[in-house]
Amino acid sequence: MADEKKLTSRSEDFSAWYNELVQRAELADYSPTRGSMVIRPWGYGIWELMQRALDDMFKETGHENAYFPLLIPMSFIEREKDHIEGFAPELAVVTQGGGKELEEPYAIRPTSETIIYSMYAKWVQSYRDLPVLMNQWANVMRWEMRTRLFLRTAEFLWQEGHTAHATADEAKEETLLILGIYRTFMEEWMGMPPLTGLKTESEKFAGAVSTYTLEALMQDNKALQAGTSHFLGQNFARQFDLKFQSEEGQEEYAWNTSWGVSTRLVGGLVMTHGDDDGLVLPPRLAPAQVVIVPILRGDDGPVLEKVDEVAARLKEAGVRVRIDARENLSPGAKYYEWERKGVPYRVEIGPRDLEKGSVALARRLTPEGAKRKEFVPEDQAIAEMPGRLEAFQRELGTAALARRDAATVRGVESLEELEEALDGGAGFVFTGWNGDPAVETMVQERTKATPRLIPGDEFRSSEAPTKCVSGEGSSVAEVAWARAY
RNA sequence: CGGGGUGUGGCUCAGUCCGGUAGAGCGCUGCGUUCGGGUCGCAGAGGUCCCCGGUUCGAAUCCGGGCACCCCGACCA
Repeated sequence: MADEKKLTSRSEDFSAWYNELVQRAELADYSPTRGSMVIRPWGYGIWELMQRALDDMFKETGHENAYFPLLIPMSFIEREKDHIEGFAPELAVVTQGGGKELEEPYAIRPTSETIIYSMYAKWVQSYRDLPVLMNQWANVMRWEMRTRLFLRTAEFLWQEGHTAHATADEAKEETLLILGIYRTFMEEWMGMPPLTGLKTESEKFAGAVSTYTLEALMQDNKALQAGTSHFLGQNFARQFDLKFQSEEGQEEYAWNTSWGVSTRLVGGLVMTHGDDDGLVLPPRLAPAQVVIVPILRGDDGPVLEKVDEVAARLKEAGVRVRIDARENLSPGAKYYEWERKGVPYRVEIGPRDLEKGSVALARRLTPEGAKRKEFVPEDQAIAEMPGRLEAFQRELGTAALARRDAATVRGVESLEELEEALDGGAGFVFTGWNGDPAVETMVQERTKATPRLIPGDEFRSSEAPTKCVSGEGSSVAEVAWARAY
């Protein structure tokens, strides 16, 4: 049997590596409920840090949290035609309550546009009531045929923002504001730089006028849709009678947006930074940024005292610290465990350090050519820790960006070339597109790649493509293709 | 829903072909030892062998039926 202590390597089997890592880093586990997972404290701790960062950004831009029901009357879901068409196959429906058949079945929310805009309709009368800027943190359910921990489960956690505006322009602006917030979060907190842009018609949200997406590249060069922000136009407002009286006294339908990111981001984090030893956490999202391992022998009192003192001083410096003083494990066993869990820095304190007034520092990722451990005077280690964590954070983001750019191929002009690039290990491949959905199908059938997005200004190629990748017709939009999760 | 595979201590699995007292490693508990990269020793706990039926003196093993899960494909935050 293979060495059970080691993970399957990424190069050997990326998918097995991911599954093993998620379980062995104690992020999540399979549950008795088919398709649903248990998020364990270490994984939930990461999610909580994500929530906090995002929630702060939403609040700073004027959004408030609220909570709407888990169960949505079926008739609501059915009201918007594209919406029900898109979601029907993945609905879970409650037909009984209190032992009796219900008069009207309820859908377990796959998303909450319908129930939320029906309530907005009640609350909004005048342009003075707009905009409405709400967000909810909630669980949703989409019945999936095949599930993977964090990446696709039947039930998942997310936030869904829902806004209503007096004008189309204002709603569009909101959609882009959120896109920017998501991007900042992914870059600066997760160190996972996404491409941003528009979804094609066939890939957009069921019921939206347009969908902006953030697509990140994983280490296996597959793309992950990491977040979406939708301009809903008046589609839902019309169906739910969300009207207001304008400044001019006209009755008008409001303009909506909705946007969300989910616990899928945790999976993205794993696949962006993890290595063959386990998880690697960007410090800003690490439930513990530093773990302190005491080296015990004989008279442990002074060592443990020093450990407590160093922990207190690090906390004071704003560092999240955990002490691992378990007696039944050797220090080495603890090192492996915390490395598997992705803690950015480890501090070791033993009798020798007490004598010298130093501590041993080990970084989760050792720079090329550097020693695995450095012995640093205690005061210096504490003083430097916040800066070291920041540097680690930046390094992860820079490396991820470099990987993405190295895996990006532009200017591809034919199907052959596209297929060749993808098979040659490319991530995102940019081509021209004539706007015909048939080309999307053709490309997917041939290469397994889908159009991830029509790149926004910043990600467009410097020279706009002229030909469609299909060889038929001229290009009306550039598309970034990738095989995706 | 098609194609393939697997169900045996908590986990990973051997045993099944060829029926005869249910095993190993890891983990767990206790005691001791060790502790600067997965300590070591001794003692111990832990099993409806997926379920139902059949064959047999006797079934984890053979036969019939069912269920569950995993992998690969068609749908997807």
